[in-house]
Amino acid sequence: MARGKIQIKRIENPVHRQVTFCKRRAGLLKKAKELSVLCDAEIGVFIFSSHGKLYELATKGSMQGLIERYMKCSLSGVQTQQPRDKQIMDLKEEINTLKHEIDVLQTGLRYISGGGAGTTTLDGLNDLEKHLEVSVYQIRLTKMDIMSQEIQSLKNKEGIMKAANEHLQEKIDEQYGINNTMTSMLTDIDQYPLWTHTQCPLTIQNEIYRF
Amino acid sequence: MARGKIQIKRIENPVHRQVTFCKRRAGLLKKAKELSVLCDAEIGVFIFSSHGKLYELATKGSMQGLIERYMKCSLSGVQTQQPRDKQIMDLKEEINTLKHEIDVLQTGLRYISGGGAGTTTLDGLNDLEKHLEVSVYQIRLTKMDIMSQEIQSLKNKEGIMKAANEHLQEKIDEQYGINNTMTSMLTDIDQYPLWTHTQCPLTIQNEIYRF
DNA sequence: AACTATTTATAAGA
DNA sequence: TTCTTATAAATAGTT
Repeated sequence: MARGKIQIKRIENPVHRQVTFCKRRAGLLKKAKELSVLCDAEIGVFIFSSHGKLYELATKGSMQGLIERYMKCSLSGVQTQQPRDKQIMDLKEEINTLKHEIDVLQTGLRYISGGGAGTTTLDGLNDLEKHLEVSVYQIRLTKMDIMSQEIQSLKNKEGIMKAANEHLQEKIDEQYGINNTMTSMLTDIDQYPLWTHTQCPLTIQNEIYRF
Repeated sequence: MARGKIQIKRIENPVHRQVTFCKRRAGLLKKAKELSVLCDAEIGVFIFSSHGKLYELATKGSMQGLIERYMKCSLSGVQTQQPRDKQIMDLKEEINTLKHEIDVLQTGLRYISGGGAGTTTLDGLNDLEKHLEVSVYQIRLTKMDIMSQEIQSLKNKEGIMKAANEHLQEKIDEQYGINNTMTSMLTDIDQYPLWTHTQCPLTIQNEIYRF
């Protein structure tokens, strides 16, 4: 986050990794403490370095107590005492759904990253093709959305701009009327395509004309 | 940390406290994930809100595994679990693992597809669209490839089949010549559209003619 | 939920 | 390591 953006992936240089580990570990624990104090939350953090060393933090009491509380909480789920079997079935179903999702993602990733070297069955390719077509369709919808928003915004700006230009034209006319000179210049402001603020040859100080 | 510095002490306004809790909780978990990836560390975080709700994160595997590791590391006592609860815990762990895997895959897919950035800008969407279109195009090429290979293969089979049929015809003719009977039958094998092996009225025992 | 003006965290360099 | 500093990221207050 400084002197250059970094990708969030394993740092290969061991020295660099160690330095970053120290810094970010300190940062993480600091943030955890702050959150605990600010929001009256009970927080446990443990960090095993890649070399196996343990760093821990437990706000409000001991890590033991926190772990016990964690056990109770994560077992009871959403307080609704479902029959255990139902709960287990549900969890297994969720696992299957997730596995299927992983399958799709893996296939897509393999295909795209391999430049097409992944799946080799016609059915697989058909599935993938459909999947990607849907993605493209969704992307186009989103693009349309963004573009129509932009068009609306530009239309609004155009309206404001026109009003501003007319107002300026009036001022100029007035000024020239007083000075009674150079009346032949800039008689028609509409000869200019539609000035943007920065392109406008007359600098506008008033914030009203800012966009 | 923005629009004004704050003191690190309990936020008394409950609404404000809740908002800050949400924001900082998300920030803390993000930082934990980043540290884990960057420095190859195994991290567990659990947060109990002031109202008792649990939020947790376990990088690389399950919270259960992390807690066990923690227990070993800190040389403390061990908890006891009922078998049913253990099973549910295990399933939840598996779900966490799978979710983590999905996270990784999605990140990878996003990285490869979009070149890294998010998908909320028009440029980003255009890039993504192009990328996916290229992928669809490649998929279609591959499909064409597979199909034309199949066609070629079928044509080859057709050729071999024809030769086989002709050879058989010769044998039959020869046989009929010796027997000197039924010479009027099957004089022209080409009157049959093109027999496949299984459709051929003459059963071929020799493996040479199998495809 | 979004949006910014700021603060904070931190990557790279010394 | 620790310090510095330019820059990225987080986020407090606001809309």
